[in-house]
Amino acid sequence: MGRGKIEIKRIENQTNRQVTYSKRRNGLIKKAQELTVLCDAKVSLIMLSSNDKLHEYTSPTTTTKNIYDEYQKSKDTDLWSSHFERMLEELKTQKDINHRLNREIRQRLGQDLTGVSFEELRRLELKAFASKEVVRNRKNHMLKTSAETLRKKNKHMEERISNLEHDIRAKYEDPQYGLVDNGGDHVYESEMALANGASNLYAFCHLNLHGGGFGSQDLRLA
Amino acid sequence: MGRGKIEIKRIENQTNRQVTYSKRRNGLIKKAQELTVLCDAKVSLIMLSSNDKLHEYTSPTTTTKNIYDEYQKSKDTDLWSSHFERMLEELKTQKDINHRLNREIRQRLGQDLTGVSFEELRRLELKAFASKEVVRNRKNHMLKTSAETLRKKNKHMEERISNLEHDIRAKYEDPQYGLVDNGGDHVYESEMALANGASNLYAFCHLNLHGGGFGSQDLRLA
DNA sequence: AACTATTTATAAGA
DNA sequence: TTCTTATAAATAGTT
Repeated sequence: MGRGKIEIKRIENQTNRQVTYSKRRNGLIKKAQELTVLCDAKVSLIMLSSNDKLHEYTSPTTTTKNIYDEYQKSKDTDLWSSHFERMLEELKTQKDINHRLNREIRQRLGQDLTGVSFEELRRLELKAFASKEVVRNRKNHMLKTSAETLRKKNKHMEERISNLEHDIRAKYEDPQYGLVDNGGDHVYESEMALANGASNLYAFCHLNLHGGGFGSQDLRLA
Repeated sequence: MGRGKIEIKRIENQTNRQVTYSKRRNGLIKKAQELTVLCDAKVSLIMLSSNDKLHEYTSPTTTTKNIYDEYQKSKDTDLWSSHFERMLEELKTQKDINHRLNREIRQRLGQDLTGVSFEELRRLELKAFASKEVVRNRKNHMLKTSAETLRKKNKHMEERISNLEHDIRAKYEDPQYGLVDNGGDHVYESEMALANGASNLYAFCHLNLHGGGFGSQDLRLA
């Protein structure tokens, strides 16, 4: 739909690509808007250009987070779990390669030693070692990083938990916060208190994220 | 772009709306694909029809999670924070309505009592009370739920932390796991161990989510 | 950024 | 749903 027909393949000219991106991005956003209005749909559209500029459209009836929640619900899978599973997949692939190389070496060493020159043998061995190294380094790095981060995080979380516990206890004990049911005549005051306490509850929101079992539903207004 | 021009407004006929949704949804996905290929872009498109059917397109070069990470990075805001802020907004709105109603009552009571029938007065009062109730209930429910969930979660997390600590300590102390640098000749064994220990590290992933400061980068393979 | 000749998307009808 | 087709809309190449 233009002066000429184009093939759908990467535009190699950088300037041209940028221009086309800009034009089509707007087209896409317009279409998304129209879909939203015409069909009463909810849409989340996020685009990253090849130079990592981000543009988005989210239908006004919803939020990005909302759509993200729906997405996870519909997929019945946590985006993070699939992330981790991909890491395991990658590791498994490396392991298989490693396996194959080891078997190759064993075979050569065992049954065809006469047919292999010393040099060739040495090369094979080096190759196998390098492969092992790659796997080992990856694995070690991952476990080390995990362990270190975990220790930091534990400390961090413990502090946060005790702060929050203290905070929540205060809220429970202070009738000003309206948690103790007093017949409900402190609407204004407690709301102000809530607004002032926002940063603490905000911290709670962070903690509550994907902590297993307790989903986002917990915090929705009933 | 069809037999006739249409106004961009909600299609009231349900069947028609569904048909249009289906057609335009496909159009949008096609355009998103073309943008991906032509411009080497990354795209995440999630659509929810008015009857909550979900359709999506994600460019093959990336994952939905990835794009949402980028989104959060670029917005320099946590999706959850905006969620919470929206809740505060809503509460504020309720508070304002409440305020206005209260003032209306005060005025009526004070300066125009004669012009108001008893019945009318009673209706106003009830209306104001109901409004107050709504705000109060929402707030109470929110705080109570928060507090309860937090307590449950604390317990949950403490257990998990101690499990993980134990786990990681074991990994550190057991040379089989390759964390202690022994020259790297236990590739197979330690990988098996990793695979078997997946569920624990998986749990770690969950804990590590948005817990403040330690992002997803931590776990990526180097 | 604009301008158009074309291609594409799609509204309505079958 | 799927197809057809007249027409509206998007956009590739150009200025």
